[in-house]
Amino acid sequence: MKPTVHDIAREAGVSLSTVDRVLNGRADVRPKNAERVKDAVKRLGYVRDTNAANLAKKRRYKFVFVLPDGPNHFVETVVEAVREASGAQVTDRADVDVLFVNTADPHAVVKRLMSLDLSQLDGVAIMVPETPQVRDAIAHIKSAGAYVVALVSDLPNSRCDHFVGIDNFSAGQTAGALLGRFLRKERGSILVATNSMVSRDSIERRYGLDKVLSRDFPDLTALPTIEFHDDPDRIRDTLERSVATHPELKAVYSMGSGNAAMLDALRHCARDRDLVVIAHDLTSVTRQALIDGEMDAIIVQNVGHLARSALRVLRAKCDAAEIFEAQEQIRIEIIMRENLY
Amino acid sequence: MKPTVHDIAREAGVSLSTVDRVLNGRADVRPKNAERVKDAVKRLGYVRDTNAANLAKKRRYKFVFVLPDGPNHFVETVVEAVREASGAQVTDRADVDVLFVNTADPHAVVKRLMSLDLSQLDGVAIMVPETPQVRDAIAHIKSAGAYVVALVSDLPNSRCDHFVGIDNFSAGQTAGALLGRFLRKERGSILVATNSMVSRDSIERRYGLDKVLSRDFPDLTALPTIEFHDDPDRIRDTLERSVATHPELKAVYSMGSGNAAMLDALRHCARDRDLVVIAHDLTSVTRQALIDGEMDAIIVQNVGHLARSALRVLRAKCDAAEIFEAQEQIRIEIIMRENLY
DNA sequence: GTTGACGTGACATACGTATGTCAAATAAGG
DNA sequence: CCTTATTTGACATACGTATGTCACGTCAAC
Repeated sequence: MKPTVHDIAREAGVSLSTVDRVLNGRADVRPKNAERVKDAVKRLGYVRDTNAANLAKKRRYKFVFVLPDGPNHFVETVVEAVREASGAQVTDRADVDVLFVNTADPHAVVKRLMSLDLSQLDGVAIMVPETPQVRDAIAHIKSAGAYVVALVSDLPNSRCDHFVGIDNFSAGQTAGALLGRFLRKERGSILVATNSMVSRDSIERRYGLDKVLSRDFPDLTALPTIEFHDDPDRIRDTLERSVATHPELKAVYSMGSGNAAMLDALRHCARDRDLVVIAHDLTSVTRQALIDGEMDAIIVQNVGHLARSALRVLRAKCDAAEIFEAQEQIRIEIIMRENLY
Repeated sequence: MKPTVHDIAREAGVSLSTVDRVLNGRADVRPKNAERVKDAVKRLGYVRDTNAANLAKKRRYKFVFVLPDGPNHFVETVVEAVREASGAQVTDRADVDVLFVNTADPHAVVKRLMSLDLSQLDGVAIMVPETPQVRDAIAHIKSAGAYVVALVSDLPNSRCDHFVGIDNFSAGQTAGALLGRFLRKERGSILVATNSMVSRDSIERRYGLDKVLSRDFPDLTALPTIEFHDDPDRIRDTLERSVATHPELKAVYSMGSGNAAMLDALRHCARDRDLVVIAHDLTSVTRQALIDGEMDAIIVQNVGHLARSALRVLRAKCDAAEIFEAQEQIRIEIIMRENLY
């Protein structure tokens, strides 16, 4: 039988009320009695039954996800995963809202964050680029007692309670290792593309890539990063030029979004080149590209895991419970056609 | 506010007792009233608060894991994962035991299974090869009302409630695809090894391998499977002979356990051959081999996920709750040195 | 009209925890 | 030692559900 507060009271020789005062950090307890209670807790190995406590408190958790708006396949999969996780028993007693912000406009992001009703908010999962204003807004949210986790992109200067996502430096290294092994014994160059190198994710991935290539695969050269800036024409033009001017091109590594347009461009200008293509994130586009053999591998952070992990972490924080690190570790997955899910 | 049984009673115009009788499938309810209650449940969207119910019932779950004994690095990681998951909040209100059986002795396995105290057992996770006797033992356990999940190896003829593990055919395909891509444009053969082809896992993996190689990589030939049977000398001898007689050998694919001895053998007889080496399962041995560059990639089913999933599924079964499929899907992961965790 | 059997409702108690009220015990200050 | 402030304990109620008891209907069969 697991010990209850009653057992603690008996063991410590105090009343239930006192035990409650100690356990919930209320005032008016003599140090000596507090010690006795804490001792009893340790001796009996008492752990609070969170479910019973929540029942008594009529506790409900209010969580908000703040995600980028605009057309982005990856974000769409995240949204879907959040919705799915919110519906499942993962979120017993939790209400989950999803808000969208225009991440290109830091002012709008902050406005959104500052407009949250802090009086009944328990936690926020944020997926936006870090700016000084965002950092301040997070401090504001935290000062109101809500917990904040960074989602997908870390916010290292914002004193978040947790980061839910992958290490993008390792992800870049993984991409490099895959490219190196797929191009075993070959010599040539790799086209590296992303939407924008402003995002820290792309920067970190690029670092990882370069590190692995220079250390383990000196015969492969990564070309300077091409930035698309969400412009299909630009994608097409740049890609075409690169392919034409680099006859030694052996592979393409797409570090960010814009895969649909990039694949489209590749179909036009590199049909006959037998390039190895590696990208990030499992979306309808990349999934189809894998199936069709237009991509060789993609590097994935499981969005279902992301969503569930963010919710679990927020709950654990609210309950002042331990985080089960092994479960919350988001893994860098490598997906090919054969292990597609 | 979420509706409670009280709301249902009011809405249906019956008493609490009647609602309880309907909800818990007890007798003595007129069909008309039962209908009214069910209608009310639907109209108000009532869902039972499992936590409150468990509290009232003083419900505790008793689960048992039945795992292979003997020295096996992979099983050791599974055991550790089960222990870790049992300690964490994953298993609120659950007692988890781990039993070991000698899987080589079907009789002993069955004896173990039949000796379980069925009167207070809610579920079993089983990782043993399927035999007719095992099938009968499982039927016996199920007839006592406990739930059974197959772990790692499916038991397709045993009418288990769930299978927690990867599709080994796809895993074999994944191995094939990796080998094919790592040996792009090369021609040669692949040494395939396992401890024993008796286990269905190895058979399925081999099928998957062959399928992918013949379809996508016709320049690569997989040699007949070598079986080690836990004999280090045999490993060394067989491997040495194969390496010597196959100058065109380009890769080694280890489908099962025995990686330590195999690596040892490779170190002696294939130091200079620059072979691509792929194996299964993340253990201390394969981890170190990745780090040292002795293996190129390993195919992994995350054991933490396995353990937690088995426990969640068993609980869901006990509570007659829905299983959140997306969460319980064990993924085939590809791990290289760069995305090692 | 009586006897059952069956269906039903009112009520009570319990699970482990939280929280409130209020009187009593204790300690500190003079 | 008395007064006052602080600390404590006894008790009650609640959360949503499960489960038990018991009496009151209703209806059919005798």
